Amino acid sequence: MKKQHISNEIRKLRFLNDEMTQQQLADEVGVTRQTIVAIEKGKYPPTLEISFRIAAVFSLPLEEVFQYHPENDEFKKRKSDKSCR
Amino acid sequence: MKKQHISNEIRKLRFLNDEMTQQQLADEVGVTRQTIVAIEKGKYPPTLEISFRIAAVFSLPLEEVFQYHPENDEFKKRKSDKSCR
DNA sequence: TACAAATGTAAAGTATTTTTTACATCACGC
DNA sequence: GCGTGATGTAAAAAATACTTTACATTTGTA
Repeated sequence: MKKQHISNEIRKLRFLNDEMTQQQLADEVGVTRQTIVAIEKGKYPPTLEISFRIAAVFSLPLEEVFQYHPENDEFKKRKSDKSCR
Repeated sequence: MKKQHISNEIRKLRFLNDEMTQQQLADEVGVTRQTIVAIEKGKYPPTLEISFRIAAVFSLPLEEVFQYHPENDEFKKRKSDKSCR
């Protein structure tokens, strides 16, 4: 029932960033290592708050850490495509 | 115990976007109106997945819909400021 | 006035995220 | 070989996001 609509670069970024360990990242973000493991492996989508914190640790915009793939999302195709501004 | 680290432009965007109602947005996002109300008022931070869906409805990048304010976050000041690339 | 549509609030229940605890494996250096 | 640090996995408990239901308020309009 759950495809993967959100991918992330966390593991890659950890290594680019001084070989940071899961535990270090967890500490910086303020969560447990388990949470990092689960998010890193895409076990479940994190809270927006934690997502922002992770991106902040890497000094990157959120969307360079997490990517949304609407094509895998059951709520993909909007009938009306009104965009804003 | 909970400051507001994340603000959003949802209400503003609803009106800019064809005067979309909470219910309409909820339907497009695939959640209930209650969820939209709660997120709109910042009652709790949404899941990253729902955040991405909301941004998709407005055809905007996530960070133009949700803004992170680390200065209000207890996990604000990183001691080491290693940035990535 | 009366009715309908949009919004605000609240409370109880369900689902999901996060923590806590625990153990197993692998690689490294001593 | 032994110990230590990093990672993988798992399962139950705690916390929190989300739903469902319900009702009150406001605004517009017939």
